[in-house]
Amino acid sequence: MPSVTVENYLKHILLLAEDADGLIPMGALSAALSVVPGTATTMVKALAADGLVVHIPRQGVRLTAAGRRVALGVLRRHRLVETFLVHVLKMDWGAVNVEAEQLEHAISDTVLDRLDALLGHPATDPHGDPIPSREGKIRSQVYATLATCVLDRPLRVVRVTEQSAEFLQFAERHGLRPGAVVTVTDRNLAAGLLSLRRRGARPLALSLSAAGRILVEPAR
Amino acid sequence: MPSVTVENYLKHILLLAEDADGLIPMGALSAALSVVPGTATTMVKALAADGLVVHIPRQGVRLTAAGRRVALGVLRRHRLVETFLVHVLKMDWGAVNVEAEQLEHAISDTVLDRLDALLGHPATDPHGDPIPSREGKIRSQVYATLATCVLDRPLRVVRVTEQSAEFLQFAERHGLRPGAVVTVTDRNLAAGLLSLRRRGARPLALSLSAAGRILVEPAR
DNA sequence: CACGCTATTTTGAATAGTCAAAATAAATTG
DNA sequence: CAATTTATTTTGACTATTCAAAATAGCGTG
Repeated sequence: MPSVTVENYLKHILLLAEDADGLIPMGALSAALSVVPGTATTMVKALAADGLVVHIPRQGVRLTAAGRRVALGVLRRHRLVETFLVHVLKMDWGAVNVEAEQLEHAISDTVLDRLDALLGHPATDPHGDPIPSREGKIRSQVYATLATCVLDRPLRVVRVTEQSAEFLQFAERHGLRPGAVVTVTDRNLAAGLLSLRRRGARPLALSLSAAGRILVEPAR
Repeated sequence: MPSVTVENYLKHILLLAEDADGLIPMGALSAALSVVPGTATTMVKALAADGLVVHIPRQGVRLTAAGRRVALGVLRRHRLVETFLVHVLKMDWGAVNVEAEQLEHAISDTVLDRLDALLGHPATDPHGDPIPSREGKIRSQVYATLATCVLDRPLRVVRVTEQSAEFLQFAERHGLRPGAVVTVTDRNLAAGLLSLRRRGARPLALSLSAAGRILVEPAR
């Protein structure tokens, strides 16, 4: 069985590969894991020796098929636990990441299957992040973000790719959760700002970097 | 925060102190934790340095107030998780110990409080083991067991103090779970056997050692 | 193309937890 | 009560993971 540490390394490599694909540089990985770069190098070499990643020195890491399988398992546990915490225990959107971070390493396949059934086999977690299937398949559709979408068209939020509690609370407060319908009325690249409106709410300004974390699709 | 290892040492010291109180010998502790005796000695000395236990060399350990507080917290998490697994996820009586063993170290106070509320603040887990309160109080009533109780009187099972899956499945199959009413019709000390009957079930023979793990009170 | 900046790797050392096996203390027993 | 058995402790060594700091490789710029 992979240790908690190994699971975390693999999970973060998978997550980092989601946006910037190709090789993950050690700096990015060590930052994601809050360890010094040297530690990441050491660990990655061990993972490579176990056939879980490929390490190209001075360039970066990527998962092997075996490593990806493990990482998807961790991600599935993480996201199902989050869904449980929000939908069954009625916990706060923003608080559940931290909790799931612990529980994802402690939950067995048996318990996970029961949980999955209890939740009705959800396809995404409360942030809209896709939940890998038991077989390790994950929906990886490319969506527009509020930072890249067309203006003046109604859009449905499908996913909020951000895990910080502050941001999620902010999003929650302004109704920016999966399912919400919004329209971007204006985008100012120079200022790094955009304006959006939502039925029954006052217009809202958002930074481009924040907007880039909110994935949308055309609403109808 | 105490490590998983520390939590396990403290929990097992608490559990061992429940039956045989006084000092827990290192042999008993190391066996409970599946480590060699030398390891237990080393670890116990570290726990003593942290003020969590008192270690009297060549005699044994016991918890300090601080250690007991930690141990009761772990036990509370363990038993609430078990209750959740049985009552919400409908898992098997016998399977839940193993699962809870992992989850007890990964669940935060926040999640635990929600879980506790969801379950209706239960006083005992599915085996009848008392759940420590948030403040660290635990009901410690002394009950008779099937091995020590009066004959030919109706008795209500209140607790099954055994964690092995095999035993619990056996008990389950014969209806020996908390709440069940049984009568001991005969006890043969020499043979180490007793006979009991239960309404609507055929008479059952039980070893004295097994019977000693089933706590009862007079029914009505 | 040499210089310096930045990212990465190496090296040496620390911590937590473990085991195997030798040393010691306590208890039992003839 | 000396001898043996049994439980416990000590010692030395190993694994996994981490950090600090020194060494190195690649890069871009003048």
